[in-house]
Amino acid sequence: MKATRQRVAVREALDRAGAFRTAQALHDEMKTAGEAVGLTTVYRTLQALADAGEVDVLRTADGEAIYRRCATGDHHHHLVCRSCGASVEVSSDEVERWAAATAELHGFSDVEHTAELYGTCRGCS
Amino acid sequence: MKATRQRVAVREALDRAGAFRTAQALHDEMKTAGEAVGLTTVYRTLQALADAGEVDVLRTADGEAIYRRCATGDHHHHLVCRSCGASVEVSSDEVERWAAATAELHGFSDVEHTAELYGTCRGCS
DNA sequence: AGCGGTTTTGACAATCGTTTTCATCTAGCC
DNA sequence: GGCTAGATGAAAACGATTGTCAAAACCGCT
Repeated sequence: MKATRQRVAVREALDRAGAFRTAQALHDEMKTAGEAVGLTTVYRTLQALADAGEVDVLRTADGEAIYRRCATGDHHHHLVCRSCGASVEVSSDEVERWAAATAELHGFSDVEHTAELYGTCRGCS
Repeated sequence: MKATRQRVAVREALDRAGAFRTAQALHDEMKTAGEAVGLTTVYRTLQALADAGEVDVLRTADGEAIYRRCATGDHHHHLVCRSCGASVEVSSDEVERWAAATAELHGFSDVEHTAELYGTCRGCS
Protein backbone atom coordinates (compact mmCIF):
# COMPACT_ATOMS: atom_id res chain seq x y z
CA MET A 1 0.00 0.00 0.00
CA LYS A 2 1.45 3.30 -1.10
CA ALA A 3 2.04 5.98 1.49
CA THR A 4 0.14 8.86 -0.04
CA ARG A 5 -0.46 12.21 1.60
CA GLN A 6 -4.10 11.27 2.13
CA ARG A 7 -3.43 7.98 3.84
CA VAL A 8 -0.88 9.54 6.12
CA ALA A 9 -3.37 12.28 6.96
CA VAL A 10 -6.07 9.79 7.92
CA ARG A 11 -3.72 7.93 10.17
CA GLU A 12 -2.56 11.15 11.81
CA ALA A 13 -6.10 12.31 12.34
CA LEU A 14 -6.91 9.02 14.04
CA ASP A 15 -3.90 9.34 16.28
CA ARG A 16 -4.75 12.95 17.08
CA ALA A 17 -8.27 11.93 18.02
CA GLY A 18 -7.05 9.08 20.21
CA ALA A 19 -10.62 7.86 20.42
CA PHE A 20 -13.36 6.22 18.40
CA ARG A 21 -14.59 8.33 15.52
CA THR A 22 -17.01 7.90 12.64
CA ALA A 23 -15.60 8.28 9.15
CA GLN A 24 -17.50 11.52 8.73
CA ALA A 25 -16.33 13.00 12.02
CA LEU A 26 -12.77 12.22 11.04
CA HIS A 27 -13.34 13.78 7.65
CA ASP A 28 -14.64 16.96 9.29
CA GLU A 29 -11.77 17.13 11.74
CA MET A 30 -9.29 16.73 8.92
CA LYS A 31 -10.89 19.50 6.94
CA THR A 32 -10.78 21.79 9.96
CA ALA A 33 -7.14 20.88 10.48
CA GLY A 34 -6.43 21.91 6.91
CA GLU A 35 -5.70 18.41 5.64
CA ALA A 36 -8.61 18.17 3.27
CA VAL A 37 -9.17 14.67 1.90
CA GLY A 38 -12.17 13.37 0.00
CA LEU A 39 -14.77 11.61 2.09
CA THR A 40 -14.59 8.60 -0.22
CA THR A 41 -10.89 8.32 0.43
CA VAL A 42 -11.41 8.50 4.17
CA TYR A 43 -13.85 5.60 3.97
CA ARG A 44 -11.53 3.61 1.74
CA THR A 45 -8.50 4.21 3.90
CA LEU A 46 -10.29 3.32 7.10
CA GLN A 47 -11.47 0.11 5.58
CA ALA A 48 -8.01 -0.76 4.35
CA LEU A 49 -6.57 -0.05 7.79
CA ALA A 50 -9.27 -2.16 9.36
CA ASP A 51 -8.57 -5.05 6.99
CA ALA A 52 -4.91 -4.75 7.85
CA GLY A 53 -5.80 -4.95 11.51
CA GLU A 54 -4.37 -1.51 12.18
CA VAL A 55 -7.63 -0.04 13.42
CA ASP A 56 -10.55 -1.47 15.33
CA VAL A 57 -14.10 -1.06 14.13
CA LEU A 58 -17.17 -0.98 16.34
CA ARG A 59 -20.81 -0.21 15.69
CA THR A 60 -22.75 2.34 17.66
CA ALA A 61 -26.24 1.47 18.82
CA ASP A 62 -27.67 3.01 15.67
CA GLY A 63 -25.42 1.06 13.34
CA GLU A 64 -22.77 3.59 12.47
CA ALA A 65 -19.20 2.34 12.18
CA ILE A 66 -16.65 3.93 14.48
CA TYR A 67 -12.90 3.53 14.09
CA ARG A 68 -10.01 3.74 16.44
CA ARG A 69 -6.29 3.19 16.14
CA CYS A 70 -5.41 0.86 18.99
CA ALA A 71 -2.12 0.52 20.79
CA THR A 72 -2.01 -3.19 20.35
CA GLY A 73 -2.94 -5.46 17.49
CA ASP A 74 -3.76 -8.22 19.95
CA HIS A 75 -7.28 -9.22 20.75
CA HIS A 76 -8.90 -6.91 23.25
CA HIS A 77 -12.14 -5.19 24.18
CA HIS A 78 -13.06 -1.57 24.83
CA LEU A 79 -14.56 0.64 27.44
CA VAL A 80 -15.91 3.51 25.36
CA CYS A 81 -17.29 6.88 26.39
CA ARG A 82 -20.63 7.43 24.72
CA SER A 83 -20.19 11.15 24.69
CA CYS A 84 -16.59 11.82 23.59
CA GLY A 85 -15.48 8.50 22.13
CA ALA A 86 -12.55 8.16 24.52
CA SER A 87 -11.79 4.57 25.20
CA VAL A 88 -9.70 2.23 27.22
CA GLU A 89 -8.40 -1.01 25.80
CA VAL A 90 -9.02 -3.89 28.14
CA SER A 91 -8.39 -7.58 27.94
CA SER A 92 -9.87 -10.21 30.11
CA ASP A 93 -9.10 -13.85 30.45
CA GLU A 94 -12.43 -14.24 32.16
CA VAL A 95 -14.29 -13.19 29.05
CA GLU A 96 -12.17 -15.35 26.78
CA ARG A 97 -12.72 -18.36 28.98
CA TRP A 98 -16.43 -17.70 29.20
CA ALA A 99 -16.73 -17.39 25.43
CA ALA A 100 -14.83 -20.59 24.76
CA ALA A 101 -16.66 -22.58 27.41
CA THR A 102 -20.10 -21.38 26.32
CA ALA A 103 -19.41 -22.12 22.67
CA GLU A 104 -18.25 -25.61 23.46
CA LEU A 105 -21.15 -26.31 25.77
CA HIS A 106 -23.61 -25.67 22.95
CA GLY A 107 -21.64 -27.25 20.16
CA PHE A 108 -20.92 -24.09 18.20
CA SER A 109 -17.73 -23.90 16.15
CA ASP A 110 -15.73 -21.02 14.68
CA VAL A 111 -16.88 -18.78 17.47
CA GLU A 112 -15.90 -15.15 17.70
CA HIS A 113 -17.17 -12.74 20.26
CA THR A 114 -17.71 -9.06 20.84
CA ALA A 115 -17.68 -7.57 24.30
CA GLU A 116 -17.71 -3.82 24.65
CA LEU A 117 -18.56 -1.54 27.53
CA TYR A 118 -20.27 1.80 26.92
CA GLY A 119 -20.46 4.46 29.58
CA THR A 120 -19.60 8.02 30.49
CA CYS A 121 -16.01 8.79 31.26
CA ARG A 122 -14.88 10.84 34.23
CA GLY A 123 -14.29 13.94 32.12
CA CYS A 124 -17.74 13.87 30.54
CA SER A 125 -19.84 13.15 33.61
CA MET B 1 -50.94 -0.38 22.01
CA LYS B 2 -53.80 -1.70 19.92
CA ALA B 3 -53.81 -5.38 19.04
CA THR B 4 -54.07 -5.21 15.28
CA ARG B 5 -53.85 -8.08 12.84
CA GLN B 6 -50.47 -6.80 11.68
CA ARG B 7 -48.90 -6.65 15.10
CA VAL B 8 -50.09 -10.09 15.96
CA ALA B 9 -48.68 -11.36 12.67
CA VAL B 10 -45.25 -9.87 13.34
CA ARG B 11 -45.12 -11.43 16.75
CA GLU B 12 -46.18 -14.80 15.39
CA ALA B 13 -43.60 -14.64 12.64
CA LEU B 14 -40.90 -13.93 15.20
CA ASP B 15 -42.03 -16.87 17.29
CA ARG B 16 -42.18 -19.11 14.26
CA ALA B 17 -38.64 -18.12 13.30
CA GLY B 18 -37.34 -18.71 16.82
CA ALA B 19 -34.11 -17.02 15.80
CA PHE B 20 -32.63 -13.66 14.95
CA ARG B 21 -34.06 -12.11 11.81
CA THR B 22 -33.71 -8.85 9.95
CA ALA B 23 -36.85 -6.80 9.46
CA GLN B 24 -36.78 -7.55 5.77
CA ALA B 25 -36.31 -11.29 6.21
CA LEU B 26 -39.27 -11.32 8.56
CA HIS B 27 -41.31 -9.32 6.06
CA ASP B 28 -40.51 -11.84 3.33
CA GLU B 29 -41.36 -14.81 5.52
CA MET B 30 -44.65 -13.24 6.44
CA LYS B 31 -45.53 -12.63 2.83
CA THR B 32 -44.70 -16.23 1.99
CA ALA B 33 -46.83 -17.38 4.91
CA GLY B 34 -49.72 -15.38 3.50
CA GLU B 35 -49.78 -12.79 6.27
CA ALA B 36 -48.85 -9.83 4.13
CA VAL B 37 -47.98 -6.72 6.12
CA GLY B 38 -46.35 -3.55 4.90
CA LEU B 39 -42.60 -3.36 5.37
CA THR B 40 -43.01 -0.06 7.17
CA THR B 41 -45.30 -1.67 9.67
CA VAL B 42 -42.86 -4.49 10.27
CA TYR B 43 -40.16 -1.95 11.06
CA ARG B 44 -42.46 0.04 13.30
CA THR B 45 -43.73 -2.97 15.15
CA LEU B 46 -40.27 -4.40 15.73
CA GLN B 47 -39.14 -1.10 17.10
CA ALA B 48 -42.12 -0.85 19.40
CA LEU B 49 -41.53 -4.37 20.64
CA ALA B 50 -37.88 -3.56 21.19
CA ASP B 51 -38.77 -0.43 23.14
CA ALA B 52 -41.13 -2.47 25.23
CA GLY B 53 -38.34 -4.94 25.93
CA GLU B 54 -40.22 -7.75 24.26
CA VAL B 55 -37.59 -8.41 21.63
CA ASP B 56 -33.82 -8.16 21.62
CA VAL B 57 -31.97 -6.22 18.94
CA LEU B 58 -28.45 -6.92 17.77
CA ARG B 59 -26.36 -5.56 14.94
CA THR B 60 -24.66 -7.78 12.41
CA ALA B 61 -21.10 -6.99 11.42
CA ASP B 62 -22.34 -4.89 8.54
CA GLY B 63 -24.68 -2.82 10.66
CA GLU B 64 -28.03 -4.43 9.98
CA ALA B 65 -30.42 -4.77 12.87
CA ILE B 66 -31.59 -8.28 13.74
CA TYR B 67 -34.47 -9.04 16.06
CA ARG B 68 -35.39 -11.96 18.22
CA ARG B 69 -38.16 -12.69 20.65
CA CYS B 70 -36.43 -13.95 23.75
CA ALA B 71 -37.76 -16.30 26.38
CA THR B 72 -36.82 -14.01 29.21
CA GLY B 73 -36.96 -10.28 29.62
CA ASP B 74 -34.03 -10.42 31.96
CA HIS B 75 -30.58 -9.30 30.98
CA HIS B 76 -28.74 -11.93 28.99
CA HIS B 77 -26.37 -12.46 26.09
CA HIS B 78 -26.54 -14.59 22.97
CA LEU B 79 -24.70 -17.29 21.16
CA VAL B 80 -25.83 -16.75 17.58
CA CYS B 81 -25.38 -18.89 14.50
CA ARG B 82 -23.99 -16.77 11.69
CA SER B 83 -25.63 -18.89 9.07
CA CYS B 84 -29.18 -19.60 10.28
CA GLY B 85 -29.69 -17.08 13.05
CA ALA B 86 -30.43 -19.73 15.66
CA SER B 87 -29.38 -18.60 19.07
CA VAL B 88 -29.00 -19.63 22.62
CA GLU B 89 -29.67 -17.23 25.45
CA VAL B 90 -26.91 -17.27 27.99
CA SER B 91 -26.23 -15.36 31.13
CA SER B 92 -23.00 -15.11 32.95
CA ASP B 93 -22.16 -13.70 36.30
CA GLU B 94 -18.54 -13.64 35.21
CA VAL B 95 -19.27 -11.19 32.44
CA GLU B 96 -21.41 -9.01 34.66
CA ARG B 97 -18.73 -8.89 37.31
CA TRP B 98 -16.04 -8.17 34.76
CA ALA B 99 -18.06 -5.32 33.26
CA ALA B 100 -18.78 -3.72 36.61
CA ALA B 101 -15.24 -4.07 37.86
CA THR B 102 -13.68 -2.72 34.68
CA ALA B 103 -16.01 0.27 34.60
CA GLU B 104 -15.27 1.15 38.17
CA LEU B 105 -11.54 0.73 37.73
CA HIS B 106 -11.51 3.39 35.03
CA GLY B 107 -14.04 5.74 36.58
CA PHE B 108 -16.76 5.29 33.97
CA SER B 109 -20.37 5.67 35.05
CA ASP B 110 -23.67 4.57 33.53
CA VAL B 111 -22.00 1.61 31.97
CA GLU B 112 -23.83 -0.84 29.77
CA HIS B 113 -22.25 -3.69 27.94
CA THR B 114 -22.74 -5.90 24.96
CA ALA B 115 -21.31 -9.39 24.81
CA GLU B 116 -22.38 -11.66 22.01
CA LEU B 117 -20.90 -14.82 20.59
CA TYR B 118 -21.10 -15.58 16.87
CA GLY B 119 -20.36 -18.98 15.49
CA THR B 120 -21.70 -21.89 13.49
CA CYS B 121 -24.22 -24.12 15.16
CA ARG B 122 -24.09 -27.90 15.07
CA GLY B 123 -26.79 -28.13 12.42
CA CYS B 124 -25.06 -25.70 10.04
CA SER B 125 -21.51 -26.98 10.28
C1' DA C 1 14.02 15.68 -16.28
C1' DG C 2 10.76 13.14 -19.14
C1' DC C 3 7.73 8.84 -20.06
C1' DG C 4 4.46 5.20 -19.56
C1' DG C 5 1.83 2.31 -16.83
C1' DT C 6 -0.25 1.48 -12.65
C1' DT C 7 -2.47 3.10 -8.54
C1' DT C 8 -5.04 6.49 -6.11
C1' DT C 9 -8.04 10.20 -5.72
C1' DG C 10 -12.50 12.57 -5.40
C1' DA C 11 -16.89 14.50 -7.19
C1' DC C 12 -20.92 12.45 -8.13
C1' DA C 13 -24.30 8.89 -8.62
C1' DA C 14 -26.08 4.69 -6.90
C1' DT C 15 -27.34 1.43 -3.13
C1' DC C 16 -29.51 -0.18 0.77
C1' DG C 17 -31.42 -0.25 5.31
C1' DT C 18 -34.36 2.52 7.72
C1' DT C 19 -37.54 6.51 8.73
C1' DT C 20 -40.96 10.07 7.44
C1' DT C 21 -44.99 11.66 5.25
C1' DC C 22 -49.67 11.74 4.60
C1' DA C 23 -53.97 10.14 2.98
C1' DT C 24 -56.66 6.25 4.11
C1' DC C 25 -58.32 2.62 7.12
C1' DT C 26 -59.58 0.28 11.68
C1' DA C 27 -60.03 -1.09 16.48
C1' DG C 28 -62.25 -0.10 20.41
C1' DC C 29 -65.47 2.66 22.75
C1' DC C 30 -70.17 5.48 22.95
C1' DG D 1 -73.82 1.80 13.82
C1' DG D 2 -70.99 5.82 14.20
C1' DC D 3 -66.71 8.47 16.08
C1' DT D 4 -62.10 9.27 16.65
C1' DA D 5 -57.45 8.48 18.10
C1' DG D 6 -54.30 5.54 16.66
C1' DA D 7 -52.51 2.35 12.93
C1' DT D 8 -51.43 1.23 8.17
C1' DG D 9 -48.77 1.33 3.80
C1' DA D 10 -47.15 3.23 -0.68
C1' DA D 11 -44.10 6.25 -1.91
C1' DA D 12 -40.72 9.77 -0.99
C1' DA D 13 -36.93 11.13 1.97
C1' DC D 14 -32.84 10.10 4.51
C1' DG D 15 -28.10 9.01 5.80
C1' DA D 16 -24.28 6.02 5.87
C1' DT D 17 -21.64 3.66 2.79
C1' DT D 18 -20.02 1.98 -1.80
C1' DG D 19 -19.42 2.13 -6.89
C1' DT D 20 -18.02 4.74 -11.09
C1' DC D 21 -14.85 6.84 -13.93
C1' DA D 22 -12.04 10.51 -15.59
C1' DA D 23 -8.33 13.15 -13.94
C1' DA D 24 -4.17 13.37 -11.02
C1' DA D 25 -0.19 11.44 -8.46
C1' DC D 26 3.32 8.09 -8.03
C1' DC D 27 6.97 4.77 -9.44
C1' DG D 28 10.62 2.76 -11.87
C1' DC D 29 13.08 3.35 -15.98
C1' DT D 30 15.79 5.82 -19.54
